[in-house]
Amino acid sequence: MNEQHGKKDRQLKLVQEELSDQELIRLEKWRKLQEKGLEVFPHRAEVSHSVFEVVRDFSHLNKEELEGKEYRVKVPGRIMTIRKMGRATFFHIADCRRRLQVYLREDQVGPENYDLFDLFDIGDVILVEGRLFRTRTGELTVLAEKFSFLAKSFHPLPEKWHGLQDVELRYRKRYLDLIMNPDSSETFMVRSRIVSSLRKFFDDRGFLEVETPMMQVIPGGALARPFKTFHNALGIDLYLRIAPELYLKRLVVGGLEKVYEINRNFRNEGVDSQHNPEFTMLEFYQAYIDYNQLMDLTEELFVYLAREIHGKEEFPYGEETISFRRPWKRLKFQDAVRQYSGLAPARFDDPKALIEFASTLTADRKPTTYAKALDVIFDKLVKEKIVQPTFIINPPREISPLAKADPTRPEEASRFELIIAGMEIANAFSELTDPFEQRQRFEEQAAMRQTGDEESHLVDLDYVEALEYGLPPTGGEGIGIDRLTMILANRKSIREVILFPLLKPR
RNA sequence: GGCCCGUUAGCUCAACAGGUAGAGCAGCGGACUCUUAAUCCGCGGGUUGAAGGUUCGAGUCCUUCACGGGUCACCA
Repeated sequence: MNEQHGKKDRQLKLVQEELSDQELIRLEKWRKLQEKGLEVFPHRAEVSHSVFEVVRDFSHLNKEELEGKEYRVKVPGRIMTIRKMGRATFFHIADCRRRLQVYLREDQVGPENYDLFDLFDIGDVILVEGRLFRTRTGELTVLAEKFSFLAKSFHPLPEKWHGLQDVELRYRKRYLDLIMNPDSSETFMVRSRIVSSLRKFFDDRGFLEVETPMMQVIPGGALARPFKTFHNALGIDLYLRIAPELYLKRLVVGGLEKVYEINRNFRNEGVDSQHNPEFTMLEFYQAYIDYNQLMDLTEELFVYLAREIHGKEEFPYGEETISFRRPWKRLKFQDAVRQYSGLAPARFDDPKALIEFASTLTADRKPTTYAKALDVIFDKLVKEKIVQPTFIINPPREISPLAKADPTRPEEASRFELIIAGMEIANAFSELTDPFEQRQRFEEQAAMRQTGDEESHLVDLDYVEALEYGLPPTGGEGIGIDRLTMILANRKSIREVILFPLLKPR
């Protein structure tokens, strides 16, 4: 950089073309700071505590204890409020978790420095150095001796009392949401703790964390429409993965008996309060176990998470109280549909009547088979009625092309879906390991695709070949991290648990 | 993609039946050395999401569009 060309000649131009009076005033303040030669955007800061750490480490000390021993701090934070009273000023600085009051007195810092504070605005990031005391009302406060810029804010912050309410702005400018709304920051801290707890849970049990392709030649492992892209050098179409499943099972073939992956999946489908085109999935596979053991492991995992996040197994979700207390309800898929669909038994048992009924529930997904009809009814009528964690077991084999069939009822899959608060949170099964049967299932799916079913699985012979080398009995499960976070952080929209949810560009 | 709702000052919100666009916070000026949604006095701030239309007159009614929320469809 050319220093000669630097500060003074720099254009005072913000991204927004039209500036409000407040923004013009802030630019003017910045110009004055330049004239005074003050560093507004320093390279580093000598910090002793964060705001959170000050509050955490000193809140237990009373007035006398604080004044008896001199506790000095150098703490960074964003100015959130200013209360000026002539020759003294109170203001709060904040990090993403806590606020800390600062007391600035002219007789402490000198008239010149005190007047300098007029060039500081709400929103500026500053460093305050001073000693801790308690005010008359008992609030832990820094008596400032020095203060300096860490960054100037050229735009006014949203209103201090109501925060940032505009939902669209909260998603588009998430940083403002995080600055203004502690609940939102808290949600993302919960999310982070969930992910690290998941890693700890699986690491402690000897699982290996792996990464498998996000760009795939044949998008498999789930029934969904993929995003398509193109590799220039190779001249081939590639697809963003809809699931990592088939690669993870290849690893189990390779002898990695316990593997998991936490990463993004991409599905080219609609966007709503439970769906974002990119979402985070945990998938894990363990050799030698079946889906019954997976249910036990799942209960164990979720109880662990609830304890990590809430300290107990019950917690609120909207109007409901969710309980992870074991054992969880296990309900056969067919029985769930029978119970909750409100359908008379005679019609339920008559495939034609059932298909007809299911057809009335959906516009462009007309079921053609008994199994698909059950699936539609489950999605439309049943799922939303299940609030407490419930394993819906043994759905039709036909809609489970990668799962083993039940040994005694071949029309059913050795599979479960976990429903909580009306949402599908996990999906798991005893993996289909027989290469001949897998190939046949793929071909059945291909036949369905021929008849126009876009949701059918593509044939992946490379995967079948892997099975031909021998996949031991394996249980595999996928858990939707975004939805799990919704449940544990008490959020009703998936956009509230994804930092930057997909929005149309403005 | 369909339907319903929303979009007004930097932010949070008002504006009756179509009749001069307001308030609080924030900002600016002033008073104030324990305030905390500080207080008190004064001041500035708007192409009412965009474009058309109806009307003497549109934030308000109509049409189209954009973005968002809800819901249905698809999906997890």
